Amino acid sequence: MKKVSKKTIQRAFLYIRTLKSLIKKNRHVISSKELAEIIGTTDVQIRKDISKFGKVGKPGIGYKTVELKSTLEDFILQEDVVKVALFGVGNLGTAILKYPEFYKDRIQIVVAFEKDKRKIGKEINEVKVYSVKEASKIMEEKGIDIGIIAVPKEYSQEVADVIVSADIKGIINFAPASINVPKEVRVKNIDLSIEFLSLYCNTKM
Amino acid sequence: MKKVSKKTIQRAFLYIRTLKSLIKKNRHVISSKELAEIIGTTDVQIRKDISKFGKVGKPGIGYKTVELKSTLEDFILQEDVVKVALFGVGNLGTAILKYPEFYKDRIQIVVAFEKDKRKIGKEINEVKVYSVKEASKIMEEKGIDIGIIAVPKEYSQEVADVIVSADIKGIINFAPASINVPKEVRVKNIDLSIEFLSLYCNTKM
DNA sequence: TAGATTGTTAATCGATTAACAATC
DNA sequence: TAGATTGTTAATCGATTAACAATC
Repeated sequence: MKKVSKKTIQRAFLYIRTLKSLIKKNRHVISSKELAEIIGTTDVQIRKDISKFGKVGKPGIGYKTVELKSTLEDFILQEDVVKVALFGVGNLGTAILKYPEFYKDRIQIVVAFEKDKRKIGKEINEVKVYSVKEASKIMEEKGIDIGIIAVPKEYSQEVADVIVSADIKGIINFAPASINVPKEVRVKNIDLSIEFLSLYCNTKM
Repeated sequence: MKKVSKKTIQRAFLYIRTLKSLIKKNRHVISSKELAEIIGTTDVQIRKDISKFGKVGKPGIGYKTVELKSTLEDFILQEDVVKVALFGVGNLGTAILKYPEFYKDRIQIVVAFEKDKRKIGKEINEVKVYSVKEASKIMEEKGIDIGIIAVPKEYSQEVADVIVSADIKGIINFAPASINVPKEVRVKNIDLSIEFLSLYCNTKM
């Protein structure tokens, strides 16, 4: 199997999403050129990316939307479900719990953890909220893959330590602060200030 | 002036954030090596990045934290404030309005827009909520730089069109759907499904 | 067949890493 | 001075783009 770069993988999800919406609109076939226009990239990049997953196109015709979608999905997800634990059930945490696309994409928020006793024991969108004190135990039991940090930044390192101790694969950090974790644990920082400023700077140049 | 790559700019924000926290802890000097360890990168990359902004380090000693921070900030932000308009005041929108770091980072959420009449006219964290019908006019008046889409995905394209019509520099899209905008307008898609899956896939490989 | 479009090889571009002289 | 660390040039690596034969 050819090795597939991180960037190609990221784009593959975008292709899948776009294909889903095309399928909904009853498009059966699409060329790399048209797909590129929709997504805002080039046809060559799309063909190059797709070629990593196999030869699924027909020269002169294009790609069957349904077939291409399953090829990409199969390669990337196989039959796995990504199990997620959420830390912090404030506005942001609640927004994440209600995010509508997870189920379809085989992402499952399995549990949520909170410090605030008034929230513990509740259920939001069918996800139960536990005390953060029970986190290590419950995460291990449920076989969590990824932890999300959606707590105030003062607690982000504390929570990161709990997550790491539970033999997790990755962390998505929404707190506007750097966290320290062993380098085997992959971290994705979604720091809104950084996202805004870098978008802004790029538009200025 | 040497041209500074997008990646360097993104990392510069991380450096700034880390320096801020070092300054708070009364660290006056830091070497590229130690900074690299904290952030999880290499000393060479940090030196290379910093060198784009000027010669601010002392061989054998390192960088003065305060000086380095201002050098980076000055280069990137100058005296500008980034003016933002928020579309959608649900859980996610509210979380964004309450995001604690914006003010410090010279990001200002100037207005919010909503469809739901019960929310229009309210004020959240000192930001006033207007009807989305008034968006074009108000955005132009206030000189908005960036629009944030935090509405359900069914409305994301609609809102994107409104934002584009107001001569904006960039869009940050939280809706789990692709939007179509002219290519002069930069878009940052923060699609949680994609973030999760790509993190997950990367941890598997 | 002629036109369209794929998949791949080669060329280019950009970013990271290695090596090292300069200097505190 | 000796050890540490910067800033830069050269080498490597990886990703994008160009070119084009194969094929529907």
